[in-house]
Amino acid sequence: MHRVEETLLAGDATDVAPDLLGMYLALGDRLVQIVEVEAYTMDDPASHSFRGRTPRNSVMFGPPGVLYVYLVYGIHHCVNLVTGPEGDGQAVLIRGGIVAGLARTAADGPGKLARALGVDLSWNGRSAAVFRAGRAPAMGVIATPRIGISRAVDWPRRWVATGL
DNA sequence: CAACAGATTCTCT
DNA sequence: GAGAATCTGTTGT
Repeated sequence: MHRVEETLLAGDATDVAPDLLGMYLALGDRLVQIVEVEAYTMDDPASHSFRGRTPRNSVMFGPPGVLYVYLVYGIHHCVNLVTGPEGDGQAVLIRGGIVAGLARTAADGPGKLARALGVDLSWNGRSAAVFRAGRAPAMGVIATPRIGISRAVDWPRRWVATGL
């Protein structure tokens, strides 16, 4: 298992997102294998960066490899990984994963994943550590329709890993 | 300053 | 399948 270079995260979110599947994210003392992701870019009406830079989404316009954490519905936190060239407003939402030592259902949604990892708003802007282990032979990748949003729902920007 | 929609999840039905 | 919990950024008065 070795750390992923930051240059790898500087690619477009739509390219980086599926590549992140099967990789590991080290947050604090927890390790999570990424199973479900979704890419968000400035041209996406469902993206926080769509209407330009605001105090909340400013991290999305910073350098790649940084965490963008926000609160949705006043209750749940969502964890994103900033990607793309600095200033491009791109990020990959980590929608689901497998947390070492926890049940597989503990992080099977964006909000649940943040909770399982103990991530809250104070993590916004911190740089993330992404690791890659040997490729899982049985892993497959499928693209699926987006859910939980109301705009541009059909855009093929959500990916799920199978066989993990 | 007030109103409102929202990258969700859980609890019923 | 529908509704509540709960708060922030954005937009309109």
